[in-house]
Amino acid sequence: MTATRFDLSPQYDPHAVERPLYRRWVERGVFTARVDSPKPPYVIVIPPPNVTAVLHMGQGLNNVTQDVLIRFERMRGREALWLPGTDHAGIATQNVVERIIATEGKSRFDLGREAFVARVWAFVKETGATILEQLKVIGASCDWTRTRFTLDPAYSRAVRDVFVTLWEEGLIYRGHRVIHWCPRCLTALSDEEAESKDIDGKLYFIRYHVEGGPKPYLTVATTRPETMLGDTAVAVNPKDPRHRGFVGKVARVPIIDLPVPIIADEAVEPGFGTGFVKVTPAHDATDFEIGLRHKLEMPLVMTEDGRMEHPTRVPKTLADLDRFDAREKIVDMLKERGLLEKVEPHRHAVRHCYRCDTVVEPRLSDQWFVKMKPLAQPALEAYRTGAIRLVPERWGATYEHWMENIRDWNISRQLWWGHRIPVFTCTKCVPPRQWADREDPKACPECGGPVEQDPDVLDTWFSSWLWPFATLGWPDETPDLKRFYPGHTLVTAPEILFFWVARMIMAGYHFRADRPFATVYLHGTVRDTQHRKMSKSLGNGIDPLDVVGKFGADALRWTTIAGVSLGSDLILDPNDLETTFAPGRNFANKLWNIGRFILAQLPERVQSISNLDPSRLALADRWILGQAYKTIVAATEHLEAFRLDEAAKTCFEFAWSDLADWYVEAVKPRLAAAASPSAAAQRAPAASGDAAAAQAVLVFCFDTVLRLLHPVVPFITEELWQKLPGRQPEDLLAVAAWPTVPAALPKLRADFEFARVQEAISKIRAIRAEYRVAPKTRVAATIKPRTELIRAAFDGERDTIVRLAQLSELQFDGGLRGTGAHAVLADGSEVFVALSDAIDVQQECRRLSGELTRLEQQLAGLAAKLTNQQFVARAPAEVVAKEREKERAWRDQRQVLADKLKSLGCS
RNA sequence: GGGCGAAUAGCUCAGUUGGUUCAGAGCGCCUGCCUUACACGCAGGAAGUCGGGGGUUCGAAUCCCUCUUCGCCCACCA
Repeated sequence: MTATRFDLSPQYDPHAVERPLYRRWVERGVFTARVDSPKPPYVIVIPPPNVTAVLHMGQGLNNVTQDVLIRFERMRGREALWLPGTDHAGIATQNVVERIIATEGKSRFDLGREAFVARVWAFVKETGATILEQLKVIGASCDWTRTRFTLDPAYSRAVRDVFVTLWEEGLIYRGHRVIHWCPRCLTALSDEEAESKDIDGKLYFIRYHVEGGPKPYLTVATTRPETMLGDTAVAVNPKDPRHRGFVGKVARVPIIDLPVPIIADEAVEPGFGTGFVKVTPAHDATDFEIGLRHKLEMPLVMTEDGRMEHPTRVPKTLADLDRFDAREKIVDMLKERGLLEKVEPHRHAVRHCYRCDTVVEPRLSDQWFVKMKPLAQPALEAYRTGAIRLVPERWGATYEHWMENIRDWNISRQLWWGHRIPVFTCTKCVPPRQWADREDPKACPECGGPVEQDPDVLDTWFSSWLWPFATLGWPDETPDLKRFYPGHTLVTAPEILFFWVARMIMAGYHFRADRPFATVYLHGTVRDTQHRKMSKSLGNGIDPLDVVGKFGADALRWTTIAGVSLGSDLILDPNDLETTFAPGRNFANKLWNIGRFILAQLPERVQSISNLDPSRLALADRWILGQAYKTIVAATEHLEAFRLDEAAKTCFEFAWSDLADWYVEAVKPRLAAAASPSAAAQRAPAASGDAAAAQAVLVFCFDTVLRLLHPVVPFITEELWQKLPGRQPEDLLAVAAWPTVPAALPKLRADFEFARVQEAISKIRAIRAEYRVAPKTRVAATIKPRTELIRAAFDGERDTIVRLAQLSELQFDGGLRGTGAHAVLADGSEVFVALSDAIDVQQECRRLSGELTRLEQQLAGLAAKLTNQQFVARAPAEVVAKEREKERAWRDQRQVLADKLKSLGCS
């Protein structure tokens, strides 16, 4: 009696199941980590997306990866916490809102600071949760009860505490130096925020008149003629023999005819350009250093937004011109005066603002800095001792290099959106008293005078670097903090290794005296087929939600996991979503239909395989169980090693190639026989394997593979798993146990025999193609096993073979005549194929003995190596040990082969 | 200028410590099938001297050297 207990459509419809399932997971609280749970914790903190962000494929890859790991560990019995949230993203968010008010014809200065910040808050409150909602669509199993925002009051308190603590430790200082300045965002940037890009520029060779020198003029080479107006010296290398006579003389800056000294400084590279360098201390970091050494004047000749301006140095014709317009104009003026010697094309690195891509202007200013060396030391140590591991390892070198050469961090931003710097100045005290404070002071504690707060805000990364503990309630010793710090895995892109990851590690050790996580998994970048990074500006992006709409969330997840190996880039074709995402959709559909078939075959009650008498297992049963166990082991190992693609593919193969293509087809005759006993009675009785056993095995295998696949494709697996027999309404796959292999694994020993069955069937199927046999032709064939082993295998599988042969459009009648297959062709002629080849013992003997021979050769080679004194003496001990281990393994293998040959009766 | 990575079938990529199962997968292509789970499917098939060259080894897609091409990161030659 086959009760069709579920009426399922032939095609899986992701849209019908995804949202309701997600709601159930959330309602049942399966994503919520419990503080009082006895389970060992497993913690991932999300790389918080910008509040204004909308989901793109890069975040899709990032978050699906995290979700796979967190779901895996949750099923393995860990108290899994995936902590979500968003970043206020200072410049980025301020830019977005500024653009919006620009459409109203206003600037932030029109609104004023308070009103502008209120406006940003309103914007954030309105649209800020967009990306988090989108994460739910792709199935992210975040603990939404713990969602955080880097500008939450509690979080802000942590940021402020950190600032004041560093201040108290003397690690924060006011620096007067040349920093990266974005003339569009009107703020300072850190070194990391000013990205180098190679630009095809020009090198201008400009003559400066010299008074009383060996020659009447000298020539400097510069890529930025406009900075000439800020020159306060010309420098040469003291060791440069060509220009010795010039040092101490005076050069005249063209156009403004300003006298500047010619000085000697080691920083000048004699090999570059002419050996003469114009020195502009206020607009170049190197020149600033030279300026310090030679006590030069340091005039700024540009406004904050990059226009030329200086009371004496900028002539009227150039005043107020944008720096690039000024460059052209100055070049023209030099040409007119015959002072432009030549212009050469010159490719060089130019810093750009990482938020708006504007060319950064080096600018002398006062900023707050953090001394990084003391913080970097433990973070470097942690990596070297293995307390923190990078995956893939190759990033370790980059990390070490950055840490070793770390530079102080400019943390002040001339923005309004962000954490206001808690530095206060008394305007009454003399000298002015300045201090950092955890609370807003109402008056100067010294003199009771009025107090002013620093107008700037902190770098957005100055709050994100606290993410792993500030989200858990730090600086208070909350239960969450005690339980969920330190965390375990951080999943992110290498781009923010320095911005974020390295700094989190430093903060973790400095403020918690412990690592924030043990493993940093660095995944690749999402690119198009031309290997260009997907981006809005290039228009080569793929909208993950569009993909979910077309193919389902599982399809999106499948491609991002199965399509990318550890640490490599994910190449997707935005112009062909079908090719890119259909495999996942097709696989989900395959699972759906396997489920549909199995469910239709099941009686009310299905036995558990653990209660099944092993003697009731047919060859195919034993084989598929063996495959299932292998898959459990492989998938688990791969996930543990972050080989997510391998884990996914292993399960895919088991589900599709083993379970669906072979096993399901193989048990159909048995199931059919059980369904109609009268028909079965006419058949030869099966040697072993009854329908109930097949049902038990089917359920076990399907249940197992659904569990294994759940982290990757949670929706389809949950939907099907709940339909399996014996499920209670409250059962959820999301918190079901991860499969394990029984400690006492039953001896299945079916590989060899079933491989012979598969081989025989392939042989029969091949008849069609080879002889162009018309479909449905009846083929008579006899499989003539020559050993007991194979005979036993085939006797039990006669129905199976008939059935499987049918899949190639052949009517194979179980084999009665002759020793081969024989088919009647369309024209009435007959063909005959010797099927015995497929299972020919002699052939098998030849194959096996060939293998044995090769193995013997290998063993001989290895033995030679191992007896070679030089090798043993010089190779590292572990290599030698490994070779010995290999030798042992091969000897075992040799024994296995020999046994097989013996059992086949080969000579 | 330094460092790192990649190059395998038409496309996108696997291939873990060199060794039977290694030359693979998905898509695409060719042939035939609506076989009562699935045409988002089934069966069969074609297709690669593993970027070039050299080396180590009994044995190399895998290790070493070198060249070519592409990509990334870092760097104050203006």
